[in-house]
Amino acid sequence: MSIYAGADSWVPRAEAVLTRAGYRRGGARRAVIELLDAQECALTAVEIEEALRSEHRRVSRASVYRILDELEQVRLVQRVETGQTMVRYERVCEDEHHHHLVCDSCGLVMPFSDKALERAIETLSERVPLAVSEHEIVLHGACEDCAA
Amino acid sequence: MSIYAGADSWVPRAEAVLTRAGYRRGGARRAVIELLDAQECALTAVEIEEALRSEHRRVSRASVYRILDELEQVRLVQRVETGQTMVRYERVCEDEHHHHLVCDSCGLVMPFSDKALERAIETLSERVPLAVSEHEIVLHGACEDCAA
DNA sequence: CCAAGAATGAGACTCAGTCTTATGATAGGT
DNA sequence: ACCTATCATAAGACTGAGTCTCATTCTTGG
Repeated sequence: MSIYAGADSWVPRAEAVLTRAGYRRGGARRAVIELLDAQECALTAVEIEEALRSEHRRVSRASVYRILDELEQVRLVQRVETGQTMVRYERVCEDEHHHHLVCDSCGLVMPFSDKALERAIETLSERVPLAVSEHEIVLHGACEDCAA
Repeated sequence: MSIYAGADSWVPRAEAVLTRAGYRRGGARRAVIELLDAQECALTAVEIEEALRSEHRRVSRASVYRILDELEQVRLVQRVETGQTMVRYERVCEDEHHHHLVCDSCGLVMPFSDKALERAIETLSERVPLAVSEHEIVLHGACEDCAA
């Protein structure tokens, strides 16, 4: 989370989107939103629960999952399937679309982005028997430490 | 499974690869291999267990998972993460690389392939801080029936 | 044919994710 | 500012995909 976070950062946008969608406010959702905003990359639901507990803002497991579902519905959060048993979640920023590299050896997850890849997917989406709404690419392999 | 299945089909190749890797033969693994060879697209472990039971070749759950892991180790099978709670598995054919479209409304899974996309990923794999071993792309959206 | 040890089955077990229900908080109407 | 309908949350029981253990069965090299 930027220390200069202003009206255009993710937290206020999230609040606005939720209000517009008819949600009321609540402490648990607020805590989850602020935590997600402070992350560099995707977290699992369990990691979120533990992180909040460790900063004395305990949120029940059911609430974590419900809140993540709600945020996903309104496209404030996206799921990341890393093939690591637990699904990961991260905030969606309109100006910062990225995908993920997963090290199958140590579990490290890193973001990446590539314009040629985006173009290929856009073109492809037109020619396929599916109204594509989401795409999410995960490349598996060995990170620099593990490959060495 | 082609009715003309010959020495170059997937089943014999699988047997050869497994033998070379030091595995013995066994009825359960044989049953799983033959079932996977007969599929058009990816199955879940539970679907595999049920399909085998319905054709009177009951294989225990532990064996299904162990066998799928073994087959994945030697690259005879690949996991497909569709974001549908259960992981899917399908045979890997050297000459038939494809990806998947998932309908988030009805759960339909369809294969597709695209050369421009493959090229983009190949190029990209060179420039990324990961020794890429696998890539698996899932596009989410609404299928023609559900979009209508 | 005979071990040595791999393959399998059966079922207990784990734990991420879901569901239920009682309680607490929010916001529009007064 | 208060009321109250109703949404948000906590707590914890519950579900089920996937794992683990271990006794038994099958393969295969010698």
